[in-house]
Formats: sequence, structure tokens, C-alpha cells
Amino acid sequence: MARNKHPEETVSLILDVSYRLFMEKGYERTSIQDIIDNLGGLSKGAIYHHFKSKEDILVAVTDRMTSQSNNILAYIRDQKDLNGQEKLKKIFKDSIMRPVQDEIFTVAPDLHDNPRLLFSILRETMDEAAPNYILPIIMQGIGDGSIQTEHPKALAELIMLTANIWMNPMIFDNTPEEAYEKFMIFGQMMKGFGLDVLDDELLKRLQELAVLYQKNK
Amino acid sequence: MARNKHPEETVSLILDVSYRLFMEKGYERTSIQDIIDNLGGLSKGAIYHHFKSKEDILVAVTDRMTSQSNNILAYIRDQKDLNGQEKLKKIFKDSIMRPVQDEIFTVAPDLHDNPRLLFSILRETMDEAAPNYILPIIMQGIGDGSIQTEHPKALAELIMLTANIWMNPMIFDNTPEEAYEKFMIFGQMMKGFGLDVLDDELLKRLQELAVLYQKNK
DNA sequence: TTTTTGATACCGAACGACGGTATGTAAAAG
DNA sequence: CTTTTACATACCGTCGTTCGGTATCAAAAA
Repeated sequence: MARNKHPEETVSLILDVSYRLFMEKGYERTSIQDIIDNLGGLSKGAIYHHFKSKEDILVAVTDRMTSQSNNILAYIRDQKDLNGQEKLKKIFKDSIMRPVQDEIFTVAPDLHDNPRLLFSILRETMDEAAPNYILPIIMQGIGDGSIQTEHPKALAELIMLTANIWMNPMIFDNTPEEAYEKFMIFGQMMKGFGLDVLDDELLKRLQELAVLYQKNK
Repeated sequence: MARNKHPEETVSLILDVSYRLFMEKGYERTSIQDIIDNLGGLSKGAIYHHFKSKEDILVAVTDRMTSQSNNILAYIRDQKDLNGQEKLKKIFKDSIMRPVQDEIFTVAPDLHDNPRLLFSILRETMDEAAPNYILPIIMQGIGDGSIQTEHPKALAELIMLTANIWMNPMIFDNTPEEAYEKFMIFGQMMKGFGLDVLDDELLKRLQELAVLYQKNK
């Protein structure tokens, strides 16, 4: 294979292929050879030139996965015209209202049997997303009076754990009824913390999604 | 190595060694050869006679880990003289008051970098423990009036996810302050669901444990 | 303008370690 | 005495990773 003038394209290709295979077959059941076979002529040397290990590819893949949603979180976090509670509400609204043509639904990824990838996402959610995006919003909410809590850090973690992990259909696959139950319990929980982030519009949309997701399996 | 008249002892030995190594080095970084080297003369044939794969050993190890606490859960679940809410409270009390000489503290297990084992425990917690132990208690509570919820299944999952995973120092290592924060938020959450499972005695004990755990690291 | 040089992109054979299997053997069980 | 069980051991294919090498390119030197 000829040398590529734009090596980022090669990197990007490796990540595309790896992402797909990791989702389809799981990280551990995807071999380097599998990746090579889907690279269209590139070799083992190419991979190990751009990545120092298979694990390194996993990190890059998860980074790319999470950076999308992290960008949205960062955008909302940094908005000037909303108070803390409104920002939280907007986050849930946006994450649920996002169009269905997501990668999510084209590959129908299933972390149900993908320990390494799930682990990666869990760590990123709890160690990065919670403190960097949710926590600042809660702190703002405390300042502007829209959120009351004495334990902002733990609250941020709890919210992310439930919303991003527990309610994530990629991780725990739910029937529409289960998804509905989780959503209601989540809403109740948030209300218990004085956070009113749910409304009927959201609920309706969520039910549509649950049905759609089931169909795509 | 001579043939053992009581093969259960060999099985048990393999599990002991595997458990220790899985905890010390992580499942993926523990090779079959590592296990053999710690078996005191037994060979690969012995392992593959009693277990069909490395994965199979992992399953057996996690089963043994969780069966202990599951027994306690089952015992409380089946008690006759407590209502639902009292049983929930007893569960938290018992799990926190258990003596420190647990395996937990002798090996100081750390699932922080042990995806497969964490995954195993997560699945067992959500797919087995929640529906088989917590859910029946909640159902009883609904019947006897001590618990009110329209979504018992989701509530059971949420409780287990937070209590067994999020607050588990093996999985998320906390400073004493963080452990305290989590505990308080958890209590608040439970209160939001009308569940009064915390008191000062528990809180005090938890803080002691958090300090102890930190020391043992 | 041509040549040199050094960095970068990629190739592919080879390696050691791994999980798993096939076959053998001897002790226990029946 | 026969069958089953509890192991031992040699071996296999696959895996992730390494490494010596080549081709290509841009920029500096001639």
C-alpha cells in the first residue's frame, strides 16, 4: 500500500474499522488481524506505527465516542443565559431529542457482552464527565439558588451513573416498559433532590425511542 | 501430584488461588500458567479437568464471592417478623456492620483495573441480586404499606446499582470524605422514595470503615 | 536545479506467551 | 477385573507485539 500523504486519514480509518468491529464482535473477540482484514490493504505495521497497542486503539475509540456527547455537555455548561437547574434539564432534553440516525442505531451497539468497552465508558463517565461537566453546573446551581445540595460531587456522580449508564440501552437493554419504569424512577429521584428535569414531552419521546431501539435489534 | 480422594478440595484450591490472583493482578493479567504455579504441584490437566475454560473459573469465582452476601440477602428477605422497609434497613445495617476481617480487607481487592471481574459483579448485581432479593422485599413493602412505588423493579435496580456498585470501595475508591458524601446522597435519595434506612449509628460506622479501608491500601 | 538527508508511513516475517486440546496413566470405584 | 475419575504432559493454533527493512516525501545543501 502506498504511503498516505494525510496520515490522519489512516488513523481515522483504523479507528472507524476498530469501532465497528469492537461494537459488532466485542473488543476482546476482535483481533488485530480482524482489523487488518478490514483495512483495505493496510498492514500490521501501519497499525503499530500509529498506535502503540490494541489497548491504545480502544482508548482512542472511546475518546472519539465520548467526545461527541462531551462537546454537547461543554456547550450547555458554558451557556450564559441559563441557571443550573435549567442546564440540567436541557442536557436530558438534548440527549433524548437527538435524531435517531445516530451511529447508535446504525450499528446497534451492544455493550452487554463487551466488558472492556463498557469499563472504558464507565470510567470516562464517572471520572471525566461527572466532575468536568455536571459538577460545574451543580455548583452554578448552588450559587444561583436553583439547586440545593451539600454534596455536589456525589450528586453529579449519581446523576451520571443513573442517566448515562443505567438508562443507557447500549449497556442495559430494556423492554419499552422497563425503559419507561427507569425513566419514571429517575424523574422521581431527581425530584427528590429538588430537580425538576422531566416533562410529558420528554416522556413521550423516550417511549418512541424505546420502541425504535427494540425494533433495530 | 497424586490423585486426590476428595476432588472438591482440588476445585476449592483452584478457586482460592484464582480468586487471589484475579484480585491481585486482575483477571486478564492472570494466566493459566500463573494459576498452575500457585497450585503446589498440580498441572494444567487438573484445571481443565475441573473447569472448561478460564472464563469458567471466573464465573465460579464470582459466584463464590457473591453467594456469601446473597445468603444474607436471602435470609433477610425470608424473615417473617419484619415489614418491607425494615428489611431494607436491615440489609444496609448488616452490610455495613459486618466485621472488618472480611476477605475484602485481607486481600484489599481493587476492581479499579479489573474490567472482567467488575463486569461479572455488575451483571450479577443487576440481573440476579436486584430481582431475586431486593424486588421481593419491595413487593412485600408495597403489600404491607411500608413502601410506596409504582415501579418496584426499577427501584430495586437503582438501589442495588447505587449501594452495591457506586458505594463499593472495591470498585470506586473513595477518600473518607467522598464515602461520606456518597452515603449522605444515598440516604437523601432513599428518603426521596419514602425510605428511611439511615441513622446516626450507621453513619458513624461508615466513617470508621472508610478510614480503615484507606489505611489498608 | 539537482542532490542529500532525515523523518515519516508502511510492510511483513518472526517471536514468545497465551488459552485450549489430545492423549496417556494410574489410582479409585464398582 | 473393568470402568470411571483425577490428574500429567506434550502439543497446537492464535494472539499481540517487535523489529529490520523499504518507499516516499519535504526541506536543506550543493
